[in-house]
Amino acid sequence: MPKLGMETLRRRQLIEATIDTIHEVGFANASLQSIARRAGVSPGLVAHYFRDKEGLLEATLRQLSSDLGHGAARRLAQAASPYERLLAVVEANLEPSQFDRRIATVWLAFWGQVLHSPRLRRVQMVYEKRLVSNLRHAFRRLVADDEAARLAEATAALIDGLWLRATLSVEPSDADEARATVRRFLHGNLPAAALPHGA
Amino acid sequence: MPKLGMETLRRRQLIEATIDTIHEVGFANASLQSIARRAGVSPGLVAHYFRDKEGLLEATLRQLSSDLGHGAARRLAQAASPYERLLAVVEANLEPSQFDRRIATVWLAFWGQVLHSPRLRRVQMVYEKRLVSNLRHAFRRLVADDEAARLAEATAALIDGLWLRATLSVEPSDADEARATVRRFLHGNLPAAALPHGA
Amino acid sequence: MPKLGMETLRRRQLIEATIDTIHEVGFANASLQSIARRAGVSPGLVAHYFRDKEGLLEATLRQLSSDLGHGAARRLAQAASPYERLLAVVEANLEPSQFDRRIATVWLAFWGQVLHSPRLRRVQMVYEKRLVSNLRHAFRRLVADDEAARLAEATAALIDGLWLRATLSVEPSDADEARATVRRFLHGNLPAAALPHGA
Amino acid sequence: MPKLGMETLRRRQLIEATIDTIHEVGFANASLQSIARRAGVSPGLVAHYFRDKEGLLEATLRQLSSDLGHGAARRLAQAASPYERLLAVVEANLEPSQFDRRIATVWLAFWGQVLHSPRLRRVQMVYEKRLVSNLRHAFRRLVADDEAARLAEATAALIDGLWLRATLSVEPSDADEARATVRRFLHGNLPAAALPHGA
DNA sequence: CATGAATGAGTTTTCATTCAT
DNA sequence: TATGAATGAAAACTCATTCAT
Repeated sequence: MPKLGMETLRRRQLIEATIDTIHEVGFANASLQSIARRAGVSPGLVAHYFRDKEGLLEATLRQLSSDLGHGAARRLAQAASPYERLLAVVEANLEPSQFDRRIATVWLAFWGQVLHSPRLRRVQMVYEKRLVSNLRHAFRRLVADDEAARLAEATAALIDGLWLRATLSVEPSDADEARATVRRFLHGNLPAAALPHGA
Repeated sequence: MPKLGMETLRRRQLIEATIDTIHEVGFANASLQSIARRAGVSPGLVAHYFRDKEGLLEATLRQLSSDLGHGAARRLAQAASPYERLLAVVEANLEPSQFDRRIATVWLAFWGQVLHSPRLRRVQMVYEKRLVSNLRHAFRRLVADDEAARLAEATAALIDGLWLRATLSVEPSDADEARATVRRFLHGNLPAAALPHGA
Repeated sequence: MPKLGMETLRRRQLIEATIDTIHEVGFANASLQSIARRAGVSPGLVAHYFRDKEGLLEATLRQLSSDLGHGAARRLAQAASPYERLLAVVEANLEPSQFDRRIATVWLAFWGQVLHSPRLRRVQMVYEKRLVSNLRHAFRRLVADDEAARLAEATAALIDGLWLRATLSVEPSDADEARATVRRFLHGNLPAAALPHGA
Repeated sequence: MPKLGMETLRRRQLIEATIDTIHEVGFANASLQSIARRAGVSPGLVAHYFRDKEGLLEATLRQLSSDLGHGAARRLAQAASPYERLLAVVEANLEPSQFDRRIATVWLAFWGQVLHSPRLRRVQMVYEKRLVSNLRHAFRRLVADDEAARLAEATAALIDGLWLRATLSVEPSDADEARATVRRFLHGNLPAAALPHGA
């Protein structure tokens, strides 16, 4: 009998190697050989676990997306008020790890590819929809439905835009500042009663 | 009207073909042969005008960036007040042509590559800096310097985020709505005196 | 009925899977992995029973050849006259099962390989020699030796040619017609005394 | 301006190299690299002229088929009677060059592949139909239509079978003997009036 | 100025085989 | 016996680049 539990281990190894490789050389230059070399396995093994390169890329994007989703879910579970739910979403999407260049550059690389790969597209849409839907649900408890929809879209755009500009910038990113910007936006657009006391 | 030299004509042809090709097959699949075929010239010609593939890509990104810059400059020249200058920047960056998929998908593809190509990087930074600096200049006439800096960053992020989400979305983009969102943001963050009468 | 040992069972499984696979995807695309998958075993098992791929292919061709040989032997055992012996050979080689595409396409695929694999070659030669030698023996009882040799070669060629053209044709094969053609040939080339009464 | 007339030359070179390579190592082992090496060009050039490997193989089979077809056409043009037309077809298909191992083994290799490649199939069918249709036309001038059809099929099978057995055999092939066998078959199945005087 | 032939490295993918379990 | 993980070589194919014409 062959070694057990290899599958999970190998899949992780390869996904991590994919992230590292894309981070270092970019999407277009991330060859299977370079990824396999970094993972310390032979290139043929990719086929064994992911069928082909696109399978590996899809799994990698899925990993990034689910890491982000879990962060948000964890924070949402602890939120006691609609406002805290909003903050939970903001903080999950703008937490320091999301500004970590290793992760951020890979997200960005995928965004450039997503429009041309149906499989990646599907994964990306989950992220996109989830962000705005989380926000909209929270807003609905605080303002009228149409206003909630507008605010959700605007907040999502602000979050993504802050993240994007920070990632594209040469200067080191400041997650705190980004979150403060979104908080200011929320405070300017929510009724006072919705805000925490003393805010 | 001056007759265009062969050089200018060919360069345009190839840049347009590059945009079309990246739009259709994505950055990773845009080969010089496919670009040349679409431009109706031989692949060898690219070397003549752009030295190599990266030269053509750089020129293409430069084209996109300068088209956008000219739109902003034109609008800024007609702006009569700081508020109108803000609107000018917003409108230039969110005008319908920027939501046109042919252009938008190519911008996005470049963003994914920019971090891994110094030459593309340099071009991209011009766009990034220009947007926030245009905004900051206008804000400075209306609010204190540190608030102007904050607002400029937030507005730039909102603009980029709205554009990004619209481009990544499957639903048709609505430039008007995006601009209205930014206007609402401005109205909520500027002193009443800065806004046009009756707004 | 003797219980089949595991070995015999597995070997049969794998040979049948080889036939099915070559039939469906052709010789060049019949990989060990696809064969093993179809047989429901792991690819490593092939080495156990056949040492390597060529061993499996050789065993498969041997199987095809011996099936055909047994059919001929059975019919020959029941033949009461030289003419009936001729018919037995003809009928064995042109019986409907030999026109069955599953078998026929695999025979054909092997013929294309036989010249380049000594091991396959050896198996193939058994078939080739057996056919003509069976025919020659029967003819010798009916005509002079040199005529018997000529007739045996011609009959063998006619049999193989009819089978080949039927297999390569798109139209459904008709075993009866093929056999009638050979019978007509025999009747035209044998002395009347050799033929059954009333033929 | 690039060199002219390269296309025809290169295509020939590559087709000849394909024939030689298949002849020597078999269909399954004829890699593009080995073919290109033999042709003295780089492997990438195959794509330039034939798009992909199947394109080269198809062109090669087409070449074999058309060489054979031209031989038949030339002989048919000189045939003065239906009987001579029959002989023309027989001789074209069984002329010594068709028994040349370099050509014969390649034909055989293709036959093994033809059932699994639609493109090769189409080319092969031209050969198959042409042979029997040439024969049938000639037979129709000599015997009744249904008998002509039967004889054409049988003669075609005899031709292919003789060629096949000679090609598969280890012994050196004798084209003359093969043709004599077919002639005997014709003589045995045609009315005396159809045969040349003194035959 | 422009072609397109040609290269050769590089990419993904496939595969027979080996081997620890 | 049997598995399936893993390898490493080889396959087809793609592509940026060069160059003679």
